[in-house]
Amino acid sequence: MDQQNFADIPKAYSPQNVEDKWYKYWLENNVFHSEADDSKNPYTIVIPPPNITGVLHMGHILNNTIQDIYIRLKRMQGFNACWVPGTDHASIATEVKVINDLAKRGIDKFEIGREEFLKHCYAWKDKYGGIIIEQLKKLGVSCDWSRERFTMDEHYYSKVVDSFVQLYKEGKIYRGYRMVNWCPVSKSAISDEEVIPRETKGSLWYIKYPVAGSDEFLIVATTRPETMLGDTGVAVNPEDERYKNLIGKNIELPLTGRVIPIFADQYVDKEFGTGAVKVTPAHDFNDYDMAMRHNLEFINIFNEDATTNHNVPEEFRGLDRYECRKKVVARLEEFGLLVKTEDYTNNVGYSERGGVPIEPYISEQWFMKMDELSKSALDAVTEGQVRFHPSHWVKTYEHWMSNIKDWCISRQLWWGHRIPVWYHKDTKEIYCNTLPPADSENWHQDEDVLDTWASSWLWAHDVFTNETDQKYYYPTDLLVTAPDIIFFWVARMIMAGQHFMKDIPFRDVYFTSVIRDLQGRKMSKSLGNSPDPLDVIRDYGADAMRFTIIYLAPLGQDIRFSVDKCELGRNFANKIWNAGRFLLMNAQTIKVDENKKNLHRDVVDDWIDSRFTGVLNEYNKALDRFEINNSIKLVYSYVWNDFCDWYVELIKNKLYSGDEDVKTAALTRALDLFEKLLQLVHPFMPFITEELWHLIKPRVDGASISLAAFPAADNNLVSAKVEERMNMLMDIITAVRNIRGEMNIPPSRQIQLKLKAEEFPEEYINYIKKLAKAESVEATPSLVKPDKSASAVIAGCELFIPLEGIIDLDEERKRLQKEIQKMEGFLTGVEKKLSNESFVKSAPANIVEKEKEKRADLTGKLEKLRDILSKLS
RNA sequence: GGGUUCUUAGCUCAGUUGGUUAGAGCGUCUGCUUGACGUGCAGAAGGUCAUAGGUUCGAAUCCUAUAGAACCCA
Repeated sequence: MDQQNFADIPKAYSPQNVEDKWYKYWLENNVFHSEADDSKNPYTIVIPPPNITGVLHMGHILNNTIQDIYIRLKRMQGFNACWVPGTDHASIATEVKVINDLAKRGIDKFEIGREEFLKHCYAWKDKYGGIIIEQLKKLGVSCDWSRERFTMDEHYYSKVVDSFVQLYKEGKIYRGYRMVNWCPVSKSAISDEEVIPRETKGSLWYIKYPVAGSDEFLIVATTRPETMLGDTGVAVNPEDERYKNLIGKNIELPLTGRVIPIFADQYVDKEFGTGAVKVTPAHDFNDYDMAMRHNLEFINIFNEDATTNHNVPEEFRGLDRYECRKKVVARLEEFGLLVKTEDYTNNVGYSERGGVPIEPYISEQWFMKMDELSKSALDAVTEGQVRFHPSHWVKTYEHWMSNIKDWCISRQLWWGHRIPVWYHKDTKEIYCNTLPPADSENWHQDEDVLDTWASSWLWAHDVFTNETDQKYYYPTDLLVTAPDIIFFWVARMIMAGQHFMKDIPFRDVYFTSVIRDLQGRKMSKSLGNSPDPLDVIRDYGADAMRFTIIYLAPLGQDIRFSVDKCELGRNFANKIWNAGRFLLMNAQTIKVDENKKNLHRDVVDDWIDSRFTGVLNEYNKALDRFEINNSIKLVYSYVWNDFCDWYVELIKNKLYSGDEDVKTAALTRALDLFEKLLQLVHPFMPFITEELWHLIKPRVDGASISLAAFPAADNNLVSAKVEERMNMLMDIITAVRNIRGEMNIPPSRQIQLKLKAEEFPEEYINYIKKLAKAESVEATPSLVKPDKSASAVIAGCELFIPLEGIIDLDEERKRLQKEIQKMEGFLTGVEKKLSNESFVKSAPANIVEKEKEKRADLTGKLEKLRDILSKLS
C-alpha cells in the first residue's frame, strides 16, 4: 500500500476489506504450511474436528481462537507450527439429517438400501460438510489447509478398521447381549455419554397387583405403567415388615394373565412409592440387574422404534409407547386397579441425537473392554504426563476413569465405519479382518458401524498419513476442547495414543469456558440465544470478536457474552489503528533512520523500554501458564495506557521540535516499538496487525508478521529506578490535572506551576508544560509557598499553582482536608500494624521495612499538607 | 445422594504461592472540536470482597459451617 496516502484513510478502522485481503494473502503465500523438518522443533495442534452437520457457533470461536493464538505465537517464536484441520463424519447426527432430507422426498433408507443411502450421505457431506470450514476461515485461523482431513477419508477409514481388527485380535473387543441405551428415532444403541438426563414432569401411577390365591392386593408405584406388560416379577425390600409375608407368593399380573413372583431384593427403596416395585427386566437397567440376580424371565415388549410388539396382548400391539401407556392406564382404571395418580418430576434420559427419551433395550452389541486401556490413561493424567488446564478437571477425569464401564461401540447405522466382521452363513463362524474373506459369497458382513468416537479417538495420530510426519509431529503439543467431551474424546484419545502409538497424544489440554448469555444460560440452538458469529464478524470484525472473547474468558470460568461487548475489541482495534495512523502521518514529514535511533534518549525512552520488557516477560509467562486473558490484558493496558496515553503524548514534544535528529530519533524509536507491539498483539488480532505491519515499512513479497522473529526480552532494559523517576513526572502531571478538574480550571487557561523539590530534572519541564498545560514551570528546593494557590504533595515534591482571581479558598481548604483525611486513614492502618509487637517480631523483615517506609512517606506528606493548609491565604 | 466450580463496584469480570491505599472495562457524574483516535482525551464518584466462625502478627486469598448459583455423575 502507498504510505503517502495513509492519512487519507478514514480515521476509524474498518476491518471488512482488510480481513479478507490478508487471509487470501496468507493462503497464497503458504504462511500456514508446515513440513516435517528435523532442523526445527515442531509445535503441533490437531483441531477438534467439527461435525459436518455443524454450523459455526460461539463455542467454536473461543476454541479455535485459542488454538490460533498458540499456533501463531509458536510460529512467530520460530517453531515449526502445524495446525491440522478437519471434520468429523458424525455418524448419528448426519444419518438423522440425511434420513429427514430423504423423507421429504418420499425416500426410505431401507427401500433404497445401504449403498444407495451412502451415496446420499456423501452427497450431503459434499454439499454441507465444508460450510463450517469456510466459516472458520473468516475467523482467521492459521490451519495448514493442505492437511485437511475427514474421518471417512480412505486413509483414515482404513486406520479405524485396522484398530478394530487389532483390538479384536487382542481380545479387547467382544460381542454380547446387553442392555443398552436405545434411541427409538435413530433405531440405534447410543453410549451412556450420549444420554442427556432432563428433568421431566410426569406422573406416578399407583396400581393394584392382585396377589394370587387371595383377595389381597399389592400396590406398586410406577412412572411407566405401559411396561407392566413386560413385568416378570415384583420386588420388595427384605427388611420391609409390611411385605415380609408376601415374599415367595405370586402376583396375577393384570391385563396379561401372567403369574409372576414376589421376591426380596436389597435394591428396593422402602421409602419410595409403596415400597413395592414392579420389575420389567427387558426395559429398565435396575430391573435388568435384579432379574439377573433372581433368574427372572426377560420379556421384550417393544420393536426397534419403541412401538409394542407381539409379546403384549393383542389389543395393545403396534402402539407407540405413549399411546400404549394411555391405553393401559384406561384399562386399569376400568378394572378398578388404578389407586391414584400423582404428579411426579424425575430425570428422564433423552437421546442426544433423537431428542426423545431413550428406551433401555436388550440387543446384541460390540463392546470394548476398558479396564486395561483406562488404567494407563488414568496414570498419564494423574502423573502429569498429560497436563490439564485448569487442573481441577483432573479430579473429574479420575472419577470417571476409575468407574469406567465397557464401551458399547456398535451403532445400528450405515453412515460410518462398518464393523470389519463377517459371519459365515452356514457355520456362523466369525471372521474379523481388514479384508473380506476370500469366499465372500459364503459370508455376510456385520451391518453395524462404529460409534463415531471409536473413530475420532485415533485423530491425534492418524491425521498424519505417513510415517515421517507421524514421527515428527506426534505427540502433539496442545489440545483445546470443551470440557463436556472429556470422556467422549479426551480420555479415549489418551487411551488410543498409548495403545497404538505407545505415547500420549498431547502434552497439554486446555478446557475452554462455557459461553453463556447475559442471563447465564448456556448458548444453544434451541434457546436461540446464540449469536451467529458471522454476523458478529460482519459488524465488528474478526479481530474485535477474537479479542473480546479472549479478554472475557479467564481460565476455568464460564463467560457471559453478548454481541455488544465486542465494542471492547472494536475500540481496541481502532485505538491501535490510530496510534499507527499517528506515527505514519508523522513519517510523511519526518525521516525514519535506524542509524539515528539512539540519539537524544531520555528518561521517557528508558521508561517505555523498561515497561515493555516487563510486559513481555509477563506476557510470555501468562501464555506458558495458559492464562490467556491475562496476557491480552497486559498488552491491552500497555498499548492503551503506557504507549498511547503517555509515551506518544510525551514524544510529541520531540516530534514537533526544530531539530531534525531529535525528530528522526523519536519517530524511529516509536515505530520500532510499535512494530514489536503489533507482534505481541498479532496472535490475538491477526488481521489489523498484519495490515499495520505492512504499512509501517516496505516488506518483501510474501513477508508476514506471522513469520517475523518474535521480540526477545532484553532484561538489561528493566530498571526500577527509571520507572520510579518516570512515576514522579507522571504524578506531577496527574496532580495538576486533578487540581484543574476539581477547581474547574478550563483547559484553555494556561497555569504557572511552582515546585518545591530537592532534585528536579530539567528534562521534565517541557513535558510538564505540554501535558499539564503550564506556561511556566519553576522548581527550586527552597520555594516559598505562593499566596492564593492550589497545591498538592506527591512523593519527592510539593507543587503549587497560583490562582489569583480564580481560586475559591474554601474550596481549596476542603480539597486539602479531604486529602489529609485520606492520608490519615492510611497512616492509622500502618501505625496499628507497626505498634503491634507480634507483627514486628513475626513478619518478614522486608514486609516490616515496607510498612516503615510507608509510615515515613505518609507522615512526611501529612506534615506538608497540614502546613500548606495552615498557611492557606 | 456424590463430585466439581462459583458468589469482589450499578453491570461483566481480574486479583498467580496469605503481606500496597482491593483493580480493569462498561455504565454514571464533571470538563474538553488539545495538530492519531468522541470507537476519543482529562478528572471524579462508587466495594464491610455472600454470611458466620476459625487458623495467623496479618485473610478477598487458607480451613469449617450456612445460604444461593452453575455444571458433572448417580
